[in-house]
Amino acid sequence: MSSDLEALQEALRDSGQRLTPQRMMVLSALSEQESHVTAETLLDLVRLEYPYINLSTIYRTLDLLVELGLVAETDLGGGVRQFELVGAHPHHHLICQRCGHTVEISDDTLQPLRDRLQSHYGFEARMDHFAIFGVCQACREAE
Amino acid sequence: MSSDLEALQEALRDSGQRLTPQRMMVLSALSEQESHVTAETLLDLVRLEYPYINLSTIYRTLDLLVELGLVAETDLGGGVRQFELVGAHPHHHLICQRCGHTVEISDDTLQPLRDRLQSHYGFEARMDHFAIFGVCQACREAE
DNA sequence: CTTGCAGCTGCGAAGAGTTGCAATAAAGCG
DNA sequence: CGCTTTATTGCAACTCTTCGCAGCTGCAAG
Repeated sequence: MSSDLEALQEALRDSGQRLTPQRMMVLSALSEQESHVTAETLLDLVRLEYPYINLSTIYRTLDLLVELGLVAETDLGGGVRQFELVGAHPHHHLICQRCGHTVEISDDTLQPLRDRLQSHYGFEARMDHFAIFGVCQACREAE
Repeated sequence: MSSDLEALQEALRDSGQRLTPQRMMVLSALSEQESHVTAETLLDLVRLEYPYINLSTIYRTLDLLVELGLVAETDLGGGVRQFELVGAHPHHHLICQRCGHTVEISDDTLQPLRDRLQSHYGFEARMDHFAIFGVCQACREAE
């Protein structure tokens, strides 16, 4: 886990960005999370260690990490963005608009679409963490 | 065009919603737009006719129309949501994160993915108006 | 045509995220 | 090490969107 963290820090430096204590703390907090976190949650986590950190720093750090492809950002509905390290386990979510139930699907599911966008449009799609809304089987049957 | 508008109004009533003057004005303004609009733009358009309308009414009407599947909502980047009647011409966007250029792609492109989600997960995906971020060919070649 | 009331609307205020700016500090260099 | 440059931080103000509430109104039933 700590080697993960070091790899992340190195990725930051390699891209010509500064490795500040604030960024280290954000990265560290992110790497300790099992699942998605909001910016607000990260703020609380980092403040345990360093109470002076500002929310806008969290957001700017997250934006940077998203831009570097280290972090995926998704709106899973409800108007609050969720952040997550891209890391070892790329996946996406199906979200039922009726019951709110979410299902995780593997990244492979999107590969054909990626291929098609690449071959038809020369577009390299970066779909790190998609939220696909719709209606699940159970809700359709319950009509 | 006006028959379009009437169909929309009927769709609203059929779903058990009230047809208020505010909603009629929002629908009418939407149906006159060629392309995406923001909530703020709609506010301005409707205010030409009825200066007292409130922005939150616009948002609530849009939410309702999205829920009924009459309007597609998309964040094309830049933090401002765009709204558009789903109507006759379903499409999606590829957005380059480097140059900001956007390309419209046809809805058919997503059909294989829809089919797959349906057969594998029993999930009926509602992808009305997707924004897919990535890097376009020109920007990749310019490296 | 009137009435009742669920469901709208407008308003003000709160939440979520962004931006501009002056002060600070990371990293490279002598 | 200390200096310099330039990216980053913290702050406060701002934008976009949502929410709670009190009063109003579409519409279906009498």
